[in-house]
Amino acid sequence: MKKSSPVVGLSHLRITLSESFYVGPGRADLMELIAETGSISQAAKRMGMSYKRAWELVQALNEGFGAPLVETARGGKEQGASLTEAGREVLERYRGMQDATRRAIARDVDALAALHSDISKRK
Amino acid sequence: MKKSSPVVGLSHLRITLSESFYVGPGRADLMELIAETGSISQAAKRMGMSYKRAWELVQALNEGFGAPLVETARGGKEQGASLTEAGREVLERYRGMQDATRRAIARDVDALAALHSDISKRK
DNA sequence: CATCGATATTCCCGAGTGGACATATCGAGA
DNA sequence: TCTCGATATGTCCACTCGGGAATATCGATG
Repeated sequence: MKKSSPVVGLSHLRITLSESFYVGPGRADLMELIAETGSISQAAKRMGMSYKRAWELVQALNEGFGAPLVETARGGKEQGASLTEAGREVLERYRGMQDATRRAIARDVDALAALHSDISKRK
Repeated sequence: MKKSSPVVGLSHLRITLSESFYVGPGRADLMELIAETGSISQAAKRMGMSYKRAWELVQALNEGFGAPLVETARGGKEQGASLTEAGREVLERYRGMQDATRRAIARDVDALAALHSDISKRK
Protein backbone atom coordinates (compact mmCIF):
# COMPACT_ATOMS: atom_id res chain seq x y z
CA MET A 1 0.00 0.00 0.00
CA LYS A 2 2.18 2.73 -1.24
CA LYS A 3 1.38 6.35 -1.91
CA SER A 4 -0.18 6.97 -5.29
CA SER A 5 1.33 10.37 -5.95
CA PRO A 6 4.11 12.06 -3.98
CA VAL A 7 3.36 15.45 -5.50
CA VAL A 8 0.06 15.83 -3.72
CA GLY A 9 0.05 17.04 -0.16
CA LEU A 10 2.21 19.28 1.94
CA SER A 11 4.42 21.33 -0.30
CA HIS A 12 5.47 24.31 1.76
CA LEU A 13 5.89 24.63 5.50
CA ARG A 14 7.41 27.78 6.86
CA ILE A 15 8.19 28.33 10.50
CA THR A 16 8.80 31.84 11.77
CA LEU A 17 10.89 32.24 14.88
CA SER A 18 11.23 36.01 14.91
CA GLU A 19 10.76 39.00 12.70
CA SER A 20 14.10 38.35 11.11
CA PHE A 21 14.21 34.58 10.97
CA TYR A 22 12.22 31.78 9.46
CA VAL A 23 12.83 28.36 7.97
CA GLY A 24 11.09 27.03 4.91
CA PRO A 25 11.61 24.14 2.55
CA GLY A 26 14.20 25.91 0.40
CA ARG A 27 16.38 26.95 3.28
CA ALA A 28 16.12 23.53 4.87
CA ASP A 29 17.09 21.78 1.65
CA LEU A 30 20.03 24.12 1.22
CA MET A 31 21.25 23.45 4.74
CA GLU A 32 20.93 19.75 4.20
CA LEU A 33 22.89 19.86 0.97
CA ILE A 34 25.58 21.99 2.57
CA ALA A 35 25.89 19.38 5.30
CA GLU A 36 26.11 16.64 2.68
CA THR A 37 28.51 18.27 0.27
CA GLY A 38 30.51 20.44 2.64
CA SER A 39 30.32 23.28 0.17
CA ILE A 40 28.00 26.16 -0.66
CA SER A 41 28.84 26.01 -4.33
CA GLN A 42 28.22 22.28 -4.55
CA ALA A 43 24.94 22.62 -2.71
CA ALA A 44 23.91 25.46 -5.00
CA LYS A 45 24.70 23.39 -8.07
CA ARG A 46 22.60 20.50 -6.85
CA MET A 47 19.70 22.79 -6.13
CA GLY A 48 20.00 24.36 -9.55
CA MET A 49 20.56 27.83 -8.17
CA SER A 50 23.39 30.28 -8.54
CA TYR A 51 26.17 30.43 -6.00
CA LYS A 52 25.22 34.02 -5.33
CA ARG A 53 21.68 33.10 -4.37
CA ALA A 54 22.83 30.29 -2.13
CA TRP A 55 25.35 32.55 -0.44
CA GLU A 56 22.68 35.18 0.14
CA LEU A 57 20.46 32.55 1.71
CA VAL A 58 23.27 31.53 4.02
CA GLN A 59 23.68 35.16 5.04
CA ALA A 60 19.97 35.44 5.69
CA LEU A 61 20.07 32.31 7.80
CA ASN A 62 23.04 33.35 9.90
CA GLU A 63 22.16 37.00 10.34
CA GLY A 64 18.49 36.32 10.77
CA PHE A 65 19.04 33.71 13.43
CA GLY A 66 21.54 35.88 15.24
CA ALA A 67 24.13 33.13 15.36
CA PRO A 68 25.84 31.11 12.66
CA LEU A 69 23.92 28.09 11.43
CA VAL A 70 26.34 27.61 8.56
CA GLU A 71 30.09 27.93 9.06
CA THR A 72 32.50 28.62 6.26
CA ALA A 73 36.24 28.23 5.94
CA ARG A 74 38.36 29.64 3.17
CA GLY A 75 41.63 28.40 1.82
CA GLY A 76 43.56 25.20 1.99
CA LYS A 77 42.28 21.70 2.21
CA GLU A 78 39.67 22.19 4.90
CA GLN A 79 37.90 24.93 3.04
CA GLY A 80 34.19 24.71 2.53
CA ALA A 81 31.01 25.05 4.52
CA SER A 82 29.29 23.02 7.20
CA LEU A 83 26.46 23.23 9.68
CA THR A 84 27.06 24.36 13.22
CA GLU A 85 25.50 22.48 16.11
CA ALA A 86 22.64 25.00 16.10
CA GLY A 87 22.29 24.56 12.37
CA ARG A 88 21.98 20.81 12.71
CA GLU A 89 19.35 21.21 15.39
CA VAL A 90 17.32 23.70 13.39
CA LEU A 91 17.40 21.40 10.38
CA GLU A 92 16.49 18.35 12.39
CA ARG A 93 13.61 20.13 14.08
CA TYR A 94 12.33 21.39 10.79
CA ARG A 95 12.36 17.91 9.26
CA GLY A 96 10.54 16.66 12.31
CA MET A 97 7.89 19.32 11.88
CA GLN A 98 7.46 18.40 8.24
CA ASP A 99 6.85 14.79 9.20
CA ALA A 100 4.48 15.69 12.02
CA THR A 101 2.55 17.97 9.69
CA ARG A 102 2.23 15.34 6.99
CA ARG A 103 0.83 12.91 9.51
CA ALA A 104 -1.50 15.48 11.00
CA ILE A 105 -3.06 16.54 7.72
CA ALA A 106 -3.07 13.22 5.90
CA ARG A 107 -6.82 12.66 6.27
CA ASP A 108 -7.68 16.17 5.17
CA VAL A 109 -5.40 15.90 2.17
CA ASP A 110 -7.07 12.66 1.15
CA ALA A 111 -10.47 14.24 1.55
CA LEU A 112 -9.49 17.20 -0.57
CA ALA A 113 -7.93 15.01 -3.21
CA ALA A 114 -11.10 12.95 -3.30
CA LEU A 115 -13.23 16.04 -3.68
CA HIS A 116 -10.97 17.22 -6.45
CA SER A 117 -10.95 14.03 -8.48
CA ASP A 118 -14.67 13.70 -7.86
CA ILE A 119 -15.35 17.02 -9.47
CA SER A 120 -12.89 16.38 -12.26
CA LYS A 121 -14.68 13.19 -13.27
CA ARG A 122 -18.04 14.88 -13.12
CA LYS A 123 -17.21 17.30 -15.90
CA MET B 1 -1.12 31.61 30.53
CA LYS B 2 -1.43 33.27 27.21
CA LYS B 3 0.91 33.15 24.28
CA SER B 4 3.79 35.58 24.46
CA SER B 5 4.06 36.31 20.77
CA PRO B 6 1.58 35.34 18.10
CA VAL B 7 4.10 35.97 15.34
CA VAL B 8 6.21 32.95 16.21
CA GLY B 9 5.22 29.62 14.79
CA LEU B 10 3.52 28.39 11.68
CA SER B 11 3.44 31.15 9.12
CA HIS B 12 2.94 29.43 5.79
CA LEU B 13 1.22 26.19 4.98
CA ARG B 14 0.72 25.29 1.37
CA ILE B 15 -1.17 22.24 0.19
CA THR B 16 -0.72 21.03 -3.35
CA LEU B 17 -3.52 19.01 -4.88
CA SER B 18 -2.22 18.81 -8.42
CA GLU B 19 0.29 20.37 -10.74
CA SER B 20 -2.07 23.23 -11.36
CA PHE B 21 -3.66 23.73 -7.99
CA TYR B 22 -2.58 24.54 -4.47
CA VAL B 23 -3.92 26.42 -1.48
CA GLY B 24 -1.82 28.62 0.73
CA PRO B 25 -2.49 31.23 3.38
CA GLY B 26 -3.02 34.06 0.94
CA ARG B 27 -5.53 32.23 -1.21
CA ALA B 28 -7.36 30.97 1.86
CA ASP B 29 -7.58 34.44 3.34
CA LEU B 30 -8.85 35.81 0.07
CA MET B 31 -11.52 33.15 -0.17
CA GLU B 32 -12.59 33.82 3.37
CA LEU B 33 -12.85 37.55 2.78
CA ILE B 34 -14.81 36.98 -0.40
CA ALA B 35 -17.24 34.85 1.57
CA GLU B 36 -17.51 37.55 4.21
CA THR B 37 -17.84 40.58 1.99
CA GLY B 38 -19.50 39.03 -1.02
CA SER B 39 -17.19 40.96 -3.28
CA ILE B 40 -13.78 40.55 -4.85
CA SER B 41 -13.04 44.24 -4.70
CA GLN B 42 -14.02 44.52 -1.04
CA ALA B 43 -11.92 41.49 -0.18
CA ALA B 44 -8.99 42.93 -2.10
CA LYS B 45 -9.28 46.21 -0.26
CA ARG B 46 -9.24 44.50 3.11
CA MET B 47 -6.19 42.50 2.17
CA GLY B 48 -4.43 45.59 0.96
CA MET B 49 -4.02 44.27 -2.54
CA SER B 50 -5.19 45.56 -5.89
CA TYR B 51 -8.41 44.33 -7.43
CA LYS B 52 -6.36 43.08 -10.35
CA ARG B 53 -4.24 40.84 -8.16
CA ALA B 54 -7.26 39.49 -6.32
CA TRP B 55 -9.03 38.79 -9.58
CA GLU B 56 -5.97 36.97 -10.91
CA LEU B 57 -5.89 34.86 -7.78
CA VAL B 58 -9.54 33.95 -8.27
CA GLN B 59 -8.75 32.90 -11.82
CA ALA B 60 -5.87 30.78 -10.60
CA LEU B 61 -8.11 29.16 -8.01
CA ASN B 62 -10.95 28.36 -10.38
CA GLU B 63 -8.88 27.30 -13.37
CA GLY B 64 -6.33 25.48 -11.28
CA PHE B 65 -8.94 23.48 -9.42
CA GLY B 66 -10.81 22.68 -12.58
CA ALA B 67 -14.12 23.83 -11.17
CA PRO B 68 -15.26 27.16 -9.78
CA LEU B 69 -14.45 27.75 -6.13
CA VAL B 70 -15.49 31.37 -6.41
CA GLU B 71 -18.62 32.38 -8.29
CA THR B 72 -19.19 35.84 -9.63
CA ALA B 73 -22.27 37.66 -10.80
CA ARG B 74 -22.30 40.92 -12.67
CA GLY B 75 -24.98 43.54 -12.80
CA GLY B 76 -27.93 44.44 -10.72
CA LYS B 77 -28.46 44.04 -7.02
CA GLU B 78 -27.18 40.49 -6.65
CA GLN B 79 -23.86 41.24 -8.22
CA GLY B 80 -20.72 40.24 -6.42
CA ALA B 81 -18.75 37.13 -5.60
CA SER B 82 -19.26 34.19 -3.32
CA LEU B 83 -17.85 30.76 -2.61
CA THR B 84 -19.29 27.67 -4.22
CA GLU B 85 -19.94 24.59 -2.15
CA ALA B 86 -16.57 23.23 -3.26
CA GLY B 87 -14.96 26.53 -2.34
CA ARG B 88 -16.40 26.41 1.14
CA GLU B 89 -15.16 22.88 1.62
CA VAL B 90 -11.68 23.68 0.39
CA LEU B 91 -11.48 26.65 2.72
CA GLU B 92 -12.82 24.72 5.68
CA ARG B 93 -10.40 21.86 5.08
CA TYR B 94 -7.50 24.25 4.78
CA ARG B 95 -8.36 25.93 8.08
CA GLY B 96 -8.60 22.55 9.67
CA MET B 97 -5.17 21.63 8.37
CA GLN B 98 -3.73 24.83 9.73
CA ASP B 99 -5.09 24.03 13.16
CA ALA B 100 -3.93 20.44 13.04
CA THR B 101 -0.48 21.57 11.97
CA ARG B 102 -0.21 24.12 14.75
CA ARG B 103 -1.06 21.48 17.28
CA ALA B 104 1.31 18.95 15.75
CA ILE B 105 4.35 21.19 15.74
CA ALA B 106 3.75 23.14 18.93
CA ARG B 107 6.44 21.33 20.91
CA ASP B 108 9.02 21.67 18.17
CA VAL B 109 8.27 25.34 17.78
CA ASP B 110 8.74 25.86 21.49
CA ALA B 111 11.99 23.94 21.41
CA LEU B 112 13.28 26.01 18.50
CA ALA B 113 12.21 29.24 20.13
CA ALA B 114 14.00 28.18 23.31
CA LEU B 115 17.15 27.39 21.38
CA HIS B 116 16.92 30.71 19.65
CA SER B 117 16.45 32.84 22.76
CA ASP B 118 19.10 30.78 24.49
CA ILE B 119 21.68 31.68 21.90
CA SER B 120 20.54 35.28 21.77
CA LYS B 121 21.14 35.73 25.49
CA ARG B 122 24.51 34.06 25.28
CA LYS B 123 25.95 36.64 22.98
C1' DC C 1 -33.55 53.37 -21.27
C1' DA C 2 -30.49 55.72 -17.85
C1' DT C 3 -28.28 54.56 -13.56
C1' DC C 4 -25.29 52.21 -10.63
C1' DG C 5 -22.06 49.18 -8.46
C1' DA C 6 -19.22 45.58 -9.12
C1' DT C 7 -16.93 42.48 -12.28
C1' DA C 8 -13.80 41.98 -16.37
C1' DT C 9 -9.81 43.36 -19.19
C1' DT C 10 -6.08 45.84 -21.07
C1' DC C 11 -1.94 48.88 -21.14
C1' DC C 12 2.02 51.02 -19.26
C1' DC C 13 5.59 51.48 -16.01
C1' DG C 14 8.63 51.08 -11.77
C1' DA C 15 10.65 48.18 -8.37
C1' DG C 16 12.62 44.16 -7.12
C1' DT C 17 14.68 39.57 -8.18
C1' DG C 18 17.87 36.79 -9.49
C1' DG C 19 21.18 35.08 -13.07
C1' DA C 20 25.59 35.57 -15.44
C1' DC C 21 29.98 37.14 -15.12
C1' DA C 22 34.13 39.03 -13.29
C1' DT C 23 37.26 39.50 -9.51
C1' DA C 24 39.18 39.51 -5.11
C1' DT C 25 40.42 36.89 -1.18
C1' DC C 26 41.86 33.29 1.70
C1' DG C 27 45.19 29.82 3.46
C1' DA C 28 46.99 24.98 3.54
C1' DG C 29 50.12 22.44 1.00
C1' DA C 30 53.39 21.34 -2.75
C1' DT D 1 55.98 31.59 -3.19
C1' DC D 2 52.94 29.50 -6.47
C1' DT D 3 48.90 26.71 -7.00
C1' DC D 4 44.34 25.50 -6.23
C1' DG D 5 39.58 25.23 -4.90
C1' DA D 6 36.17 27.43 -2.61
C1' DT D 7 34.39 31.51 -0.35
C1' DA D 8 33.27 36.56 -0.76
C1' DT D 9 31.49 40.53 -3.27
C1' DG D 10 30.27 43.79 -6.80
C1' DT D 11 28.33 45.08 -11.41
C1' DC D 12 25.25 44.77 -15.07
C1' DC D 13 21.11 43.39 -17.24
C1' DA D 14 16.87 40.80 -18.65
C1' DC D 15 12.81 39.48 -16.88
C1' DT D 16 8.97 39.14 -13.98
C1' DC D 17 5.48 40.81 -10.82
C1' DG D 18 2.30 43.64 -9.45
C1' DG D 19 0.26 48.36 -8.97
C1' DG D 20 -2.38 52.06 -10.99
C1' DA D 21 -5.33 53.75 -14.07
C1' DA D 22 -8.40 53.68 -17.70
C1' DT D 23 -12.13 51.42 -19.91
C1' DA D 24 -15.60 48.07 -21.14
C1' DT D 25 -19.21 45.08 -19.66
C1' DC D 26 -23.03 43.27 -17.30
C1' DG D 27 -27.89 43.26 -15.75
C1' DA D 28 -31.36 44.19 -12.11
C1' DT D 29 -33.85 48.11 -10.86
C1' DG D 30 -36.25 52.34 -11.08
